[in-house]
Amino acid sequence: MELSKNYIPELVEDKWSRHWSEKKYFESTPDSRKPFTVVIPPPNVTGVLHMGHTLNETVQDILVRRARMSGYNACWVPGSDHASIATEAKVVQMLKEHGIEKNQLTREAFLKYAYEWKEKYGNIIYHQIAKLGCSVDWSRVAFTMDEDYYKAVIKVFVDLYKKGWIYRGARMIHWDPSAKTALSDEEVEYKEGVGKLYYIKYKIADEPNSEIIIATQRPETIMGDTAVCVNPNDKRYSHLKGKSAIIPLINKKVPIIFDEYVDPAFGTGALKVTPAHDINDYNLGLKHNLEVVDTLNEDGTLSEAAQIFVGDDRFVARKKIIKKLKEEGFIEKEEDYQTRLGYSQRTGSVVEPKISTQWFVKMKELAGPALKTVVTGEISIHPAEKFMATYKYWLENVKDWCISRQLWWGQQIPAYYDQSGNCYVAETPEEAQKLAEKNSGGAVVSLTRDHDVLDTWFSSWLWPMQVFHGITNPGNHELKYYYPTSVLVTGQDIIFFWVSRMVMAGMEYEKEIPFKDVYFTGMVRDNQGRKMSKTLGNSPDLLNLIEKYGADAVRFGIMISSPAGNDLLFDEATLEQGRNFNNKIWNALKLVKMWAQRVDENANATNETFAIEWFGNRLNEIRAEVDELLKQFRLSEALKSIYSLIWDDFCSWYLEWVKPGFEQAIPQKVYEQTISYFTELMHLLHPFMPFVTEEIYHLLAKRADDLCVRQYGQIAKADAQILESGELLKNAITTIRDTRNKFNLKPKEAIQLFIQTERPKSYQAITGIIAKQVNAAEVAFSSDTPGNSIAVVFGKDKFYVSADNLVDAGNQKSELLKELDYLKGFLVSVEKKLSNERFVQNAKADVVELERKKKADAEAKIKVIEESLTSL
RNA sequence: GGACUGCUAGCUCAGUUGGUUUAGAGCACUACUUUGACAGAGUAGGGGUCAUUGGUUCGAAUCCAAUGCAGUCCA
Repeated sequence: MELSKNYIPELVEDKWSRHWSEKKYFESTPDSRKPFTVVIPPPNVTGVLHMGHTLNETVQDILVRRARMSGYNACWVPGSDHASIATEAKVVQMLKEHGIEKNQLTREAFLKYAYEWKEKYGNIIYHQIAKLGCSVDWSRVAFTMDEDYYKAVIKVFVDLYKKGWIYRGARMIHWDPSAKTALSDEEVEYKEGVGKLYYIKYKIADEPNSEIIIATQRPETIMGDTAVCVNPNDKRYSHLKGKSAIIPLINKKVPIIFDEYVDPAFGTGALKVTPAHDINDYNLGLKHNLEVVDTLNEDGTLSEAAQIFVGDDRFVARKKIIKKLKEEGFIEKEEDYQTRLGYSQRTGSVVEPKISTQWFVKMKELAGPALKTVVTGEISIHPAEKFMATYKYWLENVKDWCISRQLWWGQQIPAYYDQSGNCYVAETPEEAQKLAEKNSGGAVVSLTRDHDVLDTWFSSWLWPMQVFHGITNPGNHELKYYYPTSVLVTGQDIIFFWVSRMVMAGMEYEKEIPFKDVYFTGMVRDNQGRKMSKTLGNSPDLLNLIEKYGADAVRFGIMISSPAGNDLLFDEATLEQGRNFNNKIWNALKLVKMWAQRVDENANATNETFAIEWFGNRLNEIRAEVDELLKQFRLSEALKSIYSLIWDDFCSWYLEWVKPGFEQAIPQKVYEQTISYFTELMHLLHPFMPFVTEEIYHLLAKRADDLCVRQYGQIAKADAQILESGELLKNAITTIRDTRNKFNLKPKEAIQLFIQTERPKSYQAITGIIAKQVNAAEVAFSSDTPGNSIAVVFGKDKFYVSADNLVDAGNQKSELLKELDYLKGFLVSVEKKLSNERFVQNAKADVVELERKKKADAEAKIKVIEESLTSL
């Protein structure tokens, strides 16, 4: 069979995807093996996968594939998240583009559009996951709005309500005026910005010539003022006791109150109190029994209560009010002010504090057990030092969770109200009806269901349980087998939203942690360190990248530059490196396959014996290293080790050492051993680059099985002696090649090599390979100094290189002097240490011994160089 | 404002409880090499006062303190 010049991923990837799928390798059912369970962090159905997802999915696939090849029953559950606010916003936008307004539709009609949207984008996401080579169990795909999942969410709501952990009440919440819904504290992002502080004059009632000046950033809220407050210790204002101030423009009289809450140093020391639009003012209002005037509509425009500029957007109204205040002489001055504004995480709008009746979850009870799991180490966070503190801080200071959203896309809150406003919470309308009738003494009651839906995170916090139907079918055998899951891989940005809440839900409903390890990946940024975003246009399209470089190369590129927990600077150059790596492996395959026709059963291995022995040990050494690194979730380093093992040790050294001469035979044993090593390399690399490895596995030999399910064997201990000889061999070759380079010896010019050494045994097994690798016609041991040769110092040994056309342009001497210089400097530093009495006394014996050895070695080398110099 | 993390070669990072030849890797760079695996390559090479300053110690990239810079989270 003819192999193409370069590796072509598109001829390979779909073929193996199909084959794996036909064989159902990734479908899991409980059996006697130990489970290795991973649930995918469900991507939002709002769009397509970005590079952050790519990193996450790749990490999960590496762990899952590795586990599957290590005797575990691996189960990776895929799925997606309905993403309430974000998706509803997208669907509303899409409808608008088609000339349809949401409020023209019934709830049912709107949900039909939303489910269509979900079908479309959910499928794009699933297609991307498949293209990336993720070994997920498609028979288990789950969605947070699936019928059964919906039931689970409702069930949990009712249960927590019955336990008294869910309550309904009017509270100050964050309001998103563009999505027209409440948000939880976590959904608000604060950003710094420069605002203006306006100093506004309020007249004092009944004292025409007197006024008080307040400073505010939000002049458009003055109509909601219900008091002016000053500090009781502030002498500037003590004469205003019992007086009232008059709000400009609307001429409303409000009391002047006194409270130590006010900071006399800020602004003018006088504060306008707007209980409806500021959390601190709200608390102040409660204390002083103030009226609450809500001057904003739910869409952020001014309400009737504002009296003026009714219907104008808050930002438009602000401009108009400032203009009017100025015209009428109410503004004393304005100044720039460094401030922070809250933005909705999903829509980007500036959020408004607003008093609103919403549903909340009491968090204190749930947080306790969740905190304990991490403190006691039951759950391990990686990298721990970075995220433990964040996790703990949040749980220790957790506030109640606002879970109701004024939206349609989501699980509708199972609360029903009768005409008198009584509330009945039940899993079905029928049950609610029964409750209501019981309450009314049997009279017929007509109920309306709460219009609102639940926060998306109130559904996804059940994910690790409910993908196995653990809530709707408690204690079922799949849940028992797969739960707790093995590892959760996710972004650090959702540690509060999702990770900690899953722990709470798991501890509440299973009395068990949802996962043993949490691995946080960093954020993917562009190569200039900027966040990826649509507006910057620096977020590449995953499918394009796969088309251009192949899925394996994409996986390689993103993993090789991904230190655990650190942000990753994405650069297409690393994908190129991945593609080149594919190609390197491919070409190694071509080389080995070329030998197939030249196998000779009768030939004996000579030089190759050492090569085979060495590479076997090197392979074991790296296998053990990779094992250790993966245990610590150091995936990037593990990949680097394998990369170097294949490119450097296997291709650059081993294959060159066993390569037969032009048109010469290769001993059968050498050929077979090489195929076997190549197979093991593909085995080791497979979790990282599944397609190319599976392809080559099958091209190397006729197989009855597939690589993706081949099991790893025991790792034999590597022989340190042989590894050391391998290093000696590599160094000897490099040293002599370097010499050839420096003396301009052409590769085709053969040399004679003489080795002067006190340990000829160390060289015995490797002289044949040295000769081959440095094009030496002869390698001999000699205690004499051969004429017309270059002396090269190699440790305590000396190499003499001689050749026919040797021209020494003074190189040799300067090379030796350079070397001598270094060694003398080194010797001085060692001697300094050893002549320090306190060092000799205090340091550990083996450390001192080592220094002595360094000294002896350096002295011996210096002697060798000096001898060479005198003989020049 | 509070807290956390980081600062090592041009770039991205390793460097384990302080001592393994006066600091390592990958990429990038430089020179040489173009008809049998691979130029998407090979061979070799150059490149760092370990952010700064003090301290502890026989010994500090490593421990401590202060400063500077960058980033993240929280108010």
